[in-house]
Amino acid sequence: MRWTQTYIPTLRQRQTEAELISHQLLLRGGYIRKLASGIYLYLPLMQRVIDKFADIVREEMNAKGAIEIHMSVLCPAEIWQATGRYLSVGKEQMRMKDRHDHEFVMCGTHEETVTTLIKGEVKSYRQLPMNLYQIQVKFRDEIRPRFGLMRGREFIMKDAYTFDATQESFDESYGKMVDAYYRIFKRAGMDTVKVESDTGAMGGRAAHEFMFLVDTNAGEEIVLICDKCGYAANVEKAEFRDTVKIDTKAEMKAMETVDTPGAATIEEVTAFLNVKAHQLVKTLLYMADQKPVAALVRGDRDVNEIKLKNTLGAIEVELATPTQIEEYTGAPVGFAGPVGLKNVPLIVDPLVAKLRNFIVGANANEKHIINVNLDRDFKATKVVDISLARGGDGCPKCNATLDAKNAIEVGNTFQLGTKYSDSLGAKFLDAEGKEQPIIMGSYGIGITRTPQAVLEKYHDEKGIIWPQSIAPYLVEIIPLSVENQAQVDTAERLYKELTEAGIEVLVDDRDERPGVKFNDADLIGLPMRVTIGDKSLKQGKIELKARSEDKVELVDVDKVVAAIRELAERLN
RNA sequence: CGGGGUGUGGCGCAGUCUGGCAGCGCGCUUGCUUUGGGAGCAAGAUGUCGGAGGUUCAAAUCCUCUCACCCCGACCA
Repeated sequence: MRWTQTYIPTLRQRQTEAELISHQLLLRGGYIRKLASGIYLYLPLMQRVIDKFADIVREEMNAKGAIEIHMSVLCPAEIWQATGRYLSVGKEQMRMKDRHDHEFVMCGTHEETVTTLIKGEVKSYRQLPMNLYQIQVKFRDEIRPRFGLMRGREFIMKDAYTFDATQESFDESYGKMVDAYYRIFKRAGMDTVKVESDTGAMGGRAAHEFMFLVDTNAGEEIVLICDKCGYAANVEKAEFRDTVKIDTKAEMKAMETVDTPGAATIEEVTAFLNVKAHQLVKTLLYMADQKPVAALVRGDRDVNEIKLKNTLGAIEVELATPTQIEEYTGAPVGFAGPVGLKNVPLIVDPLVAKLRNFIVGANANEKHIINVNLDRDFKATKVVDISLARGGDGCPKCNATLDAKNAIEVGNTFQLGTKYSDSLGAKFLDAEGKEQPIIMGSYGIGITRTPQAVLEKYHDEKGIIWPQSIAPYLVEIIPLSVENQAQVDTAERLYKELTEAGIEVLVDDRDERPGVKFNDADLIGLPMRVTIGDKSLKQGKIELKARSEDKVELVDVDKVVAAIRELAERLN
C-alpha cells in the first residue's frame, strides 16, 4: 500500500481526551477516531490490525473444532425475558422498538440467540458436542466508557458457545477453549494469567478471566495471585486467608456504651479509643433491591459487594444514602451497629464472628458500644464471607502470600451449566432416550480491546512497536525524497518484489521531509523499516532497521526479501 | 445518577474575571529556497466562539435553559 493512497491521519500533538498511552498512540497514529463517547471508527491501519488478530482467533478456534457463524445484532426482547436477563442486565442493554412497536434489544452477548438457534434442532446426544462462534459487533451501553477501545460501548467480540451432553464432555470442551485462549494471546504477544472470576449477570457455575498483567494504571481490574501455588482470582472473587492474630478465646466482658465525640470513621474511633482497627466492626448499611441489609466486616477490611450481592441473590446492591441510614439506625453515618438494629437483616463476615469483645456503633450520635460479642449481644442473620481480599493477605490454598496486580481483562470463559438451556428449552435425548438440558459454556475475547491492551506493553517514547503477528504491515519503505527518481524507482521495485514474496508493505510515498517520515514511521510502529537514501543507494544498498532496535543493517538492493525474512525470523 | 471540569478554524490552546475589530502555535493552499530525524521566507484561505433564549447601544465574555465531551464514583454478560 502507498501512504498517499490510503488514509493515515497522524497527529503531532497529544490528544487531551486520551489518558492511556495505548489510547493516545491509536489516536495519534491515525488508527482510530472517536465518533461519540465510547464509539470509535477504525481507520485503515486499525482495520488491518483487527483483521490480523481476528484471523489468529479464527485459526485457533477452528483448530479446536469450533464453527464460525454470524448472528444478528438485534434480538427480540421476549427471548431475553424468557431467561430473566431482560431484568438482570438492566440499563446497559440498548433497547428499541420497531415500526410495529415490537421491542428489540441490541445484543451485548448472544447466549439467548444461540440457544434459540440450536434448540429444537439439536435433539440427540449424537449431535453433541458442538461449538459455535462468531466475531461480531457488540453494544453495551456502559455507564462510563473510557480508555478508548478498552472500554467502549460498541466493540468487536469473539463469542463462542459450547453445547455438551455430559459434564465430562463439557469439561473437555472447556479445556479446549482455555487452551486455545492461551495460544491466541501468546501469538498476539501477551502472556496472560487465567483467574477465577464472578459469573455476574451471566449466571452459571464458574467463570474465568484471562488477564494481561500491566504495570500501568491501564488495568481496570485487580487480580490476586499466589506465586507459590498458582492460585489466581479476580479481586471480586478472591478468597483469602486472614493473617491478623486474634484472641478468639478471650473471656467475654460486659457490654458498655461509650461516648465517642467527633469520632465516626474507623480512623477516628481507633484513635479516640486507642484500639486497633481489627478490634472494631464496621456496620455498613446497603440497599439490596430497595431493601435494607447490614453488612458487618472487621474494621480493617472492606466489603466485597459482589460477594454480598451473591449471598443475597440480589440484582442490585448499593450503599444506603445518609438519609436512609438515619431512617434505619436512628443515627448519622458512622454510628451504625448491630446491637438493637431492628428490621434489618445482619450479614456477618466470619472474621467478625471470630472476634471477642469488639466495638460497634451504638445507633446513636457520637456513641459506640464496646465489648460486644456475637450471639450474646446480637444474632447474625447469616455468617458468610463478604470481605474484599487485598495484596498481602494469605493465599487461601497454601501458606504463601497473595500479590495484588493490575490487569486488563482480554478474554473470559463461563461455565453456564443449564441456565439457558433450561429457560429456553434446549434439550436433547441421551443414549437412554431420556430428555436432558444441554450443558453450555460461553467464551469471549475482546477483538478490539486486545490489540490496544497489547500496546500498553509494546511501545516506546516515540510510538508503537507492533509484534509482527498483528502489525498492520510488516515493513515500511521510506524513499527519503520523492523528487529523486532513483529512490522512487527503488521503492517501487522493492514494493513489487516484497508484495510478490507475500510480505506486507507500506510505502511512504508522501512528499515530506525525511524527519516527518521517520517520526511517523516510529509512531505507527511497523516492525521494520527500509530506508532508501542517496548515501547507501550509490553503493546499491538500502538500510534495514527493526522498529524495536537501534541498529541499522545495510542490505544489497537485490537481497532485501531474504534480509527481511531473516530479520523477521530473528525478531520472533 | 452524584461530584468536578471543558466546549473558540482540521489539531492544541489564549481571550471570559473587568462586555467594545475573534487571536496564537501547528496543520492547510500558492510561490521560491531547502531536503538523512517534525525546514525557512513570502503571500493566502479557513470560525453559526456547542445550541436556544434573554440583558445591553454592543455578548465568546453577563443571565437562564439546554446539548456534547472529559475526569472521579456507582456499573461492567
